[in-house]
Amino acid sequence: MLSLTEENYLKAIYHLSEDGTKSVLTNELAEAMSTKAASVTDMIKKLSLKTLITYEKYYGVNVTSYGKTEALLVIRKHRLWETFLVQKLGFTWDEVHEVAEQLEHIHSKRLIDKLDEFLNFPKVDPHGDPIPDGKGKIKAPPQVALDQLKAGYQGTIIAVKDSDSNLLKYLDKIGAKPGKKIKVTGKEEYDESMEIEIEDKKVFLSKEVSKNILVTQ
Amino acid sequence: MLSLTEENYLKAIYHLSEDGTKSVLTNELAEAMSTKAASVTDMIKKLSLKTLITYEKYYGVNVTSYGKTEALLVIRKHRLWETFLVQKLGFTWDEVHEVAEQLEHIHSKRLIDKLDEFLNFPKVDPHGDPIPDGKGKIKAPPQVALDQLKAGYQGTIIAVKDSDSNLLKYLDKIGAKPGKKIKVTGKEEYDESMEIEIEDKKVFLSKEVSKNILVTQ
DNA sequence: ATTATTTTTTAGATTAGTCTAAATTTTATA
DNA sequence: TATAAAATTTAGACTAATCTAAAAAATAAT
Repeated sequence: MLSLTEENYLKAIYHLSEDGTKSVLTNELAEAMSTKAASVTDMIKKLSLKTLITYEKYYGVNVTSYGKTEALLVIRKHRLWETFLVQKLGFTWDEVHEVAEQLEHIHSKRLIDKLDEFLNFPKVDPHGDPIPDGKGKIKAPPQVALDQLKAGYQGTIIAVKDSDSNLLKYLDKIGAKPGKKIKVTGKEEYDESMEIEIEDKKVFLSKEVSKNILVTQ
Repeated sequence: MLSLTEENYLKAIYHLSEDGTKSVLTNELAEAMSTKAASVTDMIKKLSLKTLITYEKYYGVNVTSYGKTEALLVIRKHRLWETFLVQKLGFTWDEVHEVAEQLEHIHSKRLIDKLDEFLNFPKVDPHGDPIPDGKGKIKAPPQVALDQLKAGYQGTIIAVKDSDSNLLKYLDKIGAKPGKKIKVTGKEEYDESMEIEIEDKKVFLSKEVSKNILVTQ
């Protein structure tokens, strides 16, 4: 069984590797985990030994398919708990992250299965992110970050990348929730800011914000 | 903030001291925590320094009123989570203990307040034990262990002491749940076993079992 | 009231996870 | 392509929680 710390490292590696599609460098991981490179090197060795990742000295880390499954099972728990907190306990979507970070480490398959059932087998969490199944499999709908698109694009918000509370509060204010229709009405080449239309309201978005909004392709 | 281990020791001390009314010896605590006396001595020093307990070398440990409050706040979380698992997720009362042992260490006042509200501010958990309030205060109804009583006694089951899964399954089978009326119809002096009546059924109980059933006085 | 037994504490070691500082390797630059 | 800069790893040390073995104190027994 993985320790709490191992689970957190593995999850971070999975996310930084963009769902296991690219390798992750020591310093990136140190940054993400708010720790030092030396500590990361140590943990990388441990996770390697457990065959959750592969590791070539000085060249970074890749998740194995076993590691991917384990990471997705933690992510499944995280997203189910977030859904519970919002739907059943009345949390707002910007409040749930920290608590879910703790709850995701509770070890009990039965608990998670029961929770899934209690929530009526939700497909996505409150941020629109897909919830992996009990075997650590995920079906991701085709999606792009909003900042990749040009003026004229129309589509629907699928999810929000960052879980920063201030970003989420801001998105709440402008009405940018998963499921909402969106149109790019203008884009400034210089700073890549854009003007969008959402529920007939015009809003300006910096690239900082638009890169965190995932939309249909 | 207390570590998970500190919380577990404190809770064990609180229970062994019978809610803070008597002192606890090193070996008792080692037994309860499934650890060695030497480890207990170390932890006792830590908890002493944090003024959660007082400690006189070779003579045992007493909880301070601060320690009592902290212990009761952990117990509050444990009992609220047990209630959630049974009432909302459909666990049986013999399945909840281990999972609640993990959930009780989640740190979030907001979470516990919301959970309390979601469960409609329950007064007792599925075993009949009272749930402390958000300030770590508890109102215990007057109660005795069943083995203390003699033939002729009549009353109501309030709670069950042990959380052992086999005991709970057995009690389930004979219908001994909190709230049920009970009558002692006979008692054997030699081994202190007794015959009781519960829902018009006669059942034999060894002292082993009867000492774990708490009833009205 | 000594001696034996039990309980508790101390001393020293171990593991997981972290750190700083130094050494090594890779990458960038002149 | 030699050298400077940046990234990474190694070495050694620290803390929390644990352990075993030995020492010390309290209790029980002769």
